[in-house]
Amino acid sequence: MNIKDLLQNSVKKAVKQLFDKEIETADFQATRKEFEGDITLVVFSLLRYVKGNPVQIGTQIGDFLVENEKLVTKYNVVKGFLNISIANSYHLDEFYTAFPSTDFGFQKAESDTATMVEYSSPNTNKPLHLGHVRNNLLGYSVAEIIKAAGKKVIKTQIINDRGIHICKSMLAWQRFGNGETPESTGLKGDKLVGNYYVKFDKEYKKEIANLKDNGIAEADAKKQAPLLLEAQQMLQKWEAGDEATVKLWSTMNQWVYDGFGITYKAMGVDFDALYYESKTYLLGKEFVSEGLASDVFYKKEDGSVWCDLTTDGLDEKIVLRSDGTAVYMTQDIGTAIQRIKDYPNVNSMVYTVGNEQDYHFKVLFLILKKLGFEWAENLFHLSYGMVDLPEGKMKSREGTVVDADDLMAEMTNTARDISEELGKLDGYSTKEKERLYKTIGMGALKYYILKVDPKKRILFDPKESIDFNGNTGPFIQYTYARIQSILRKADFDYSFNVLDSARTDTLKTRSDNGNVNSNEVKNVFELHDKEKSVLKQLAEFPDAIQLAAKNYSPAIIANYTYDLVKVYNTFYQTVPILGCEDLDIKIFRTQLSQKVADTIKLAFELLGISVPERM
RNA sequence: GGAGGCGUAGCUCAGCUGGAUAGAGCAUCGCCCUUCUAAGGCGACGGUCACAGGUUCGAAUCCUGUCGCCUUCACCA
Repeated sequence: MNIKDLLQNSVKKAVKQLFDKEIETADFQATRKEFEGDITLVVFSLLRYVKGNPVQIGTQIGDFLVENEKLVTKYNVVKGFLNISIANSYHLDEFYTAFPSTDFGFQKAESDTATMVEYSSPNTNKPLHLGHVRNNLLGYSVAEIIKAAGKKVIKTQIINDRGIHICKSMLAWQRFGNGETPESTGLKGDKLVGNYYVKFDKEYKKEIANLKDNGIAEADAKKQAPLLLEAQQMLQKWEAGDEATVKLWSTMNQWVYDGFGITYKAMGVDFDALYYESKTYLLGKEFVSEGLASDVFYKKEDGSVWCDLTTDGLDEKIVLRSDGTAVYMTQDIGTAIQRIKDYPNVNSMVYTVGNEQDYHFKVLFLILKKLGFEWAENLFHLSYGMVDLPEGKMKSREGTVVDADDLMAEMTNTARDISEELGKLDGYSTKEKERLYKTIGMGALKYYILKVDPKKRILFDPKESIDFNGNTGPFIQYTYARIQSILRKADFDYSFNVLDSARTDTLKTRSDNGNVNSNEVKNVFELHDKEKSVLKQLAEFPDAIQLAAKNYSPAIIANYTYDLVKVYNTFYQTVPILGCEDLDIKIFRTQLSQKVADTIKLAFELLGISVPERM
């Protein structure tokens, strides 16, 4: 049982007996390190129920706890804060009973209901860039966190595989491509297609310039440029199912999927279900008709269909064009409904999409509610801030993007440079080394992105490389590797509970202070301050997972792990572990180290980061 | 103009449902490898929590207003 819950009850009892008052909850917080104690009751918060001097009240409650709660050894009161010391036996007991499982803090899914987490959702006309990297890492990590918190998860994406932007790259390839393929050029498919998307824009701009030279106004030139007209025709042909167009479309899309596959693999993300816009927009149209029938939507004279959200404080929103074709909203309505049809156990959905689309999702969720879907109550837009460069926003068309593949390769290179300089990898084969460089490089990248609160904007300066020291992925990986080194060197059996009776003799001689009743709290042994801080930080892992799930925030896991590693490093630097003379303490410290390593590994799995045995 | 987000040390960020003297890392300057990996540890320096009011025993946190940056309000996605 959690220490807070335990004390919660005791404090309630105390207030009842001492002051004859019922309280709902007592406020606890971790004791600040400059005071003695493990956990602190904020007495101020009780003043609502009990009138009086907070110091006096605190003292009375403190006395009561020491007398009636076996785990409380002593207390002190500073202003309105009651600092409570908890018996070492409690910390140790928890260590041996609650922590041993290899999935400590993870909750098993108790029901079959699932959450669908959507992320990535790229357009199929250009390669993935740094913005997608943040999206993918966030979505993947949040999915893992929700799973760990005890709910089933289905990871998915919507692939934006149709529309004018796709036709642009198709047309440019047809026109200027000379039959190039990924095989013939050795280029990744998404890169090849992306090049033609850029090529289109270049040629299109040339045409506009020409038209302007011939005296046509810019706005008109943009609409009249032959390339654009041709792309629009191509879209119409595609929608009409023209065989050659559809064939080109599927060939080029396949190139892109193959390219994305490589990038996703390198990034370490995956999906359980894929949705394609080209397949769901029709269902969206169906429900627009239904919404029309049930008066959720209305039709204007020109035939376009709208949803009036002015009574909800929003604007009117178009859901179908006057020519009957679908808009973005149409397909999102269709996709959502399709997903619930396919997965009846899904009762909530998370959309990982940038914050520039906040309004879109507000409207989407509202429309789905108006259409009468119960699950529409449980939709969440995991909105994250943009990743900007020093010179501003990334623009694919203008080629000012940080390419995902390039970035990952660069991180690996940096890891290689640092590792080679340190030269600690004697005995590793080239293959093992390369694997390790990837682990470290990706660890640095992922941690760098995930440690910041999702809703905050990230400014990324390509010239200033991502750090490998301090609050970083490699710092935490390094601690893991050091612990593994200790465990490899530990040539004694550390698999048993040092508190077991077989060893009580040794332990008795080192029993804790006289406040503890040895009949009730046996097997007490003195804990070093640093050991205790590590134990306390370990015990908070389950709460961190729940909090991270509640807030959809991998940053909470990242920061938890950083704090854990910091207290462990202090411990590591302060006390000997393998060099410890007392066998019991040596065993305990080894076990404690192992548990820290296990927890780092679990926490990093939630972030999609792997840990190395050496580095 | 309407709506939303952000603003904490020179830089990058923590700060959970309001709680004690606002914390880390980087950078700068000192220490610590004949103990288990120095990608580490210890210390120093560094703050008007954008600003002004309000609520409260108590505000970086909640409310209101002002300023600054960003996003959005398309028959684009």
